[in-house]
Amino acid sequence: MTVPHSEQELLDRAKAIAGLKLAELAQSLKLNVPPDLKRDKGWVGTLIERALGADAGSKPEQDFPHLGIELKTIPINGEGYPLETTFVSLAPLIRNSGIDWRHSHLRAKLSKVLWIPVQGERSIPLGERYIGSPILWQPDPLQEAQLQRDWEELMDYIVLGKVGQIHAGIGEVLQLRPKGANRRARTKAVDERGRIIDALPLGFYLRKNFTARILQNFLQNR
DNA sequence: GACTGATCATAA
DNA sequence: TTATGATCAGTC
Repeated sequence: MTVPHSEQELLDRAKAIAGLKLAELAQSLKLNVPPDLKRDKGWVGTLIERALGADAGSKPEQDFPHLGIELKTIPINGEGYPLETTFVSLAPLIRNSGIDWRHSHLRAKLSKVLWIPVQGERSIPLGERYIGSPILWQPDPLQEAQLQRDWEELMDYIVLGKVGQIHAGIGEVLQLRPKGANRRARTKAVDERGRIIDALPLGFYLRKNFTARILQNFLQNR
């Protein structure tokens, strides 16, 4: 699949795959459906990326940089409520003094997101899960303010060397949680005296209450 | 049953 | 190791 040249083309493609089962889309792309997601946690996301023409690979950018759009699949239950939080980006634990909200990686990634809801209940076989209608979203002023508040609070912990005090309970719509291979994963951080230390890599995640509102607002406005 | 810490695969 | 894509699963 080639890259979409406009926002409309991307949206059209996303609408075209809405209503398909994952197995149907996978077959059209000649991809095998794994038995479940236990060892293929990113499979749905990668499948949708390919279907929409995002160039695969791991670049620290949006999925469609020329369109300024980030692609996110989100697993939902029968009521359309998110089953999982949404990973956004790794948290910068060092060399972070001076970055403010407006220049943050997180804000850039969330400036425009194409959400693809996908049935995610484990009782439904992976291939039988349906792809939902796409939602092209930009944070409204309230949402942006909430994100900024949480981001600033969480970044304060990091900048002040309080990485060890961080836990998932901090933040109203955002949270910091481990993001690594396992608990032994290590990256550099700073302690309260400014010394470099080894620490668990952390990532920013959107809480379900936040993404649920995005999905709900879409339903109301359609 | 929800939540938080832990985990899985792959590329560069 | 960092970055991409995320979901798993034990504990409360």
